[in-house]
Amino acid sequence: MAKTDKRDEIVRAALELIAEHGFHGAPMALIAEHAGVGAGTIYRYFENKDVLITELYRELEERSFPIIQKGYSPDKPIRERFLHLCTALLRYFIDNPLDFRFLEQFLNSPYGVAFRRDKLLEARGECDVFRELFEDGVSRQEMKDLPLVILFALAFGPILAVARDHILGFIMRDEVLIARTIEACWDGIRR
Amino acid sequence: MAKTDKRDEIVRAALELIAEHGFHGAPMALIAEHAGVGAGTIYRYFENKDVLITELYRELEERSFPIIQKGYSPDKPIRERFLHLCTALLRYFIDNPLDFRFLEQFLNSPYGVAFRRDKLLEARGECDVFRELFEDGVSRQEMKDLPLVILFALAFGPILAVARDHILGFIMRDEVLIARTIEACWDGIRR
Amino acid sequence: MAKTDKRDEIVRAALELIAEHGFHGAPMALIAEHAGVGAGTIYRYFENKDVLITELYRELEERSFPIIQKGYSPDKPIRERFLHLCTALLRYFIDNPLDFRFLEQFLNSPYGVAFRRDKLLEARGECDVFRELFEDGVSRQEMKDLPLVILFALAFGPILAVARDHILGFIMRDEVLIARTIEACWDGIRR
Amino acid sequence: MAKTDKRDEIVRAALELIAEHGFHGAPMALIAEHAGVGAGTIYRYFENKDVLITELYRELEERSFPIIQKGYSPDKPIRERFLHLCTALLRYFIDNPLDFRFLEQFLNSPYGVAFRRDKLLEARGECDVFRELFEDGVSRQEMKDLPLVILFALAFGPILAVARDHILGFIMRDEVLIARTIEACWDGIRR
DNA sequence: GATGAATGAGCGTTCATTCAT
DNA sequence: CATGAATGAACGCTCATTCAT
Repeated sequence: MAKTDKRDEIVRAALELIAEHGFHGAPMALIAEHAGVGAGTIYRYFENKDVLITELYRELEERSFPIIQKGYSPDKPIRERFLHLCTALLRYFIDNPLDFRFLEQFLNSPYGVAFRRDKLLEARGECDVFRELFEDGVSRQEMKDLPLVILFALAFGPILAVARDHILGFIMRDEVLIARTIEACWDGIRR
Repeated sequence: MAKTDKRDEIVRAALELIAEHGFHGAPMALIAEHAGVGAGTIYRYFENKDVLITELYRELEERSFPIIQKGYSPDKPIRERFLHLCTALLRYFIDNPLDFRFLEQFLNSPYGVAFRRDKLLEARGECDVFRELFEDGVSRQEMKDLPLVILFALAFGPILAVARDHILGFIMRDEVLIARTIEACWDGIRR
Repeated sequence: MAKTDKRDEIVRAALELIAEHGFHGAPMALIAEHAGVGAGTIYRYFENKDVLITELYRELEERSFPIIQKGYSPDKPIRERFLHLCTALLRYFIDNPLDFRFLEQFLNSPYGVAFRRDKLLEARGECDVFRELFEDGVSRQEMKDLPLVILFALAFGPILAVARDHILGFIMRDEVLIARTIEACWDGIRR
Repeated sequence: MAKTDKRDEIVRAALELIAEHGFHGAPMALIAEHAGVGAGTIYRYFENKDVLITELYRELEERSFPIIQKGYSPDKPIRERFLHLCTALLRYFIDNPLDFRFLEQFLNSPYGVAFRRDKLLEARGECDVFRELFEDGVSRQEMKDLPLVILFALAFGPILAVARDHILGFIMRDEVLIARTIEACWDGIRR
């Protein structure tokens, strides 16, 4: 097993366990076991549990951004850009429920708050493209003239909620429904 | 101290500690201390910690329903009813951050999932009035013809997100902003 | 078992294990076992291992001072006072090897250094009576005019060494030998 | 790097870390790092940590003996020989605090006891010259007629104590004080 | 021979729960 | 009824030692 393999196995096991059972339900010993490594091995790759979790989040971001932004062009009309990005986001969540559940756990934990604060203030990471889109939308008067955080809430709130409902089995994956949901989000945001 | 007082103190202390420090930051011994009772006493009123937390949620629901539904009449137009309920809900969250933060913790934990499942299937609790409203809205063709869960997501998703942003200090309380936010939610839902 | 009994058992077990096997050889679980209590119980009485050890030292001091100073009078001649105190000290160490070995471990650890520093500077605790004696001795020109730390070294150095030799079985307890040893210490210190 | 160099680097690093941070503060991995070798390499030269430490002690002895005995002649008068050796010993400790601190750690640990036992019984190592001196002193009736261990205690007890006080910063290096201290030791031992 | 990644037993500590008082 | 001292399983983490490369 190559060096990278072990690290990846640890990250994968952590994602799985945290997504399924929460931070509580993912003790280091269990993560190690699921990763097929010794308990101490995790600490060769991650200073402590917090670092492992934060790093896991970072990798998730890195992995998901390209997928979500694939085929996106900032030159198209606002509406089209919005539908493109949000549909991709929702699809990603539905198709990667582990990623989504971890993300939720993370963002609803002390870890996550600092991240969200940074993102809003420093405008970096994934939000960049969304922020740009929303700022464009507002300045071109195609979106409501509301603070960015509110627009984010109007767009992402429903998406996250729907993704959660999928994972819980309340809805089945359905491309038409996804499209209609995102269009409804657009209705909430557009002027 | 009357029997009921002790129980109430325990529930109050649990709410406070869980809201502020999460489930981790609220050991039974600390809850007991904050409640001014012995550690063992909690177990006279609640079988175990899970039951305490679940019960706490139930009481929160009970306490908040009347507040949210105050002045609500099912005879008014759909739009008005929607704005009324959702505004009340958002206001309640903003004005009772402890309740909201506990709720978030709860719904984002294994505890919460079973509850949400029950609610959707059995149609009881707070959702009744919302469910009625949304079913009315759909059947009168004033709301989009989407599954109930999607409509819920379009309404509550942004509200929860905005409430969170308030608590994190990203937005200040502002009646006009609240009103505009809820109207935006309506735009997302209405036909 | 009364509340105090448990605490005492823990202290006793800690003393025994640390004296015999050093700080390393006295894990909390083993101390608990030897004390006949659960592992967690220790933490009801002592915040952590450091506190347990420091407290153990404090109790040792408290217990030994009266024994060592029994029959001591600051009104007698310097020489007699010196012989009295030092003989009592050496006897105490020989008769309480556990106490002595713990003391050695303690004073040769990070814990101990702070204590010794305090004692030298603040002049409190057992050293008070020794310090007084030595200061008297110097000012009355019956002891050599050397810094206090040096006089302490000349008196306690051999005593500790002899006590250690007893415990290691290099010498057998022998009142005459004890007396002659302490007199030799006096020869080193007296003018 | 020659084979011997590696070994020496390991021993040096171990001395440094143990002297400064105790046995606890000197994990094998850190010793390896400070020595500039791989962690496993240590085990090519020393069977395990205990052996490394014991060996380190042995080398320390070997290194210090010639320094302490430099200029020493068994033909000079007892008193002069005593002052010579003991002054050299104290100076060595003061000037080589790392060596002294390791020595203390060592002698106050399970490792040390066996060594001291061996020394007294087998009469080898550094003690030879001291033992010879003391046996001479006793037989020539210039020293008190006390068991060897007691005479050792009277001589080395204060020296070790004073060395410790230097390292802890309680006394500053001072040739006159050193001389007077050693003379006081002599007073304790001489007839 | 030299390495350093991997190991897992063992550490100090926490906390939900019990039960004698 | 109420208590809070007692428990011990489980946690996150360290480190002496091994062994494939």
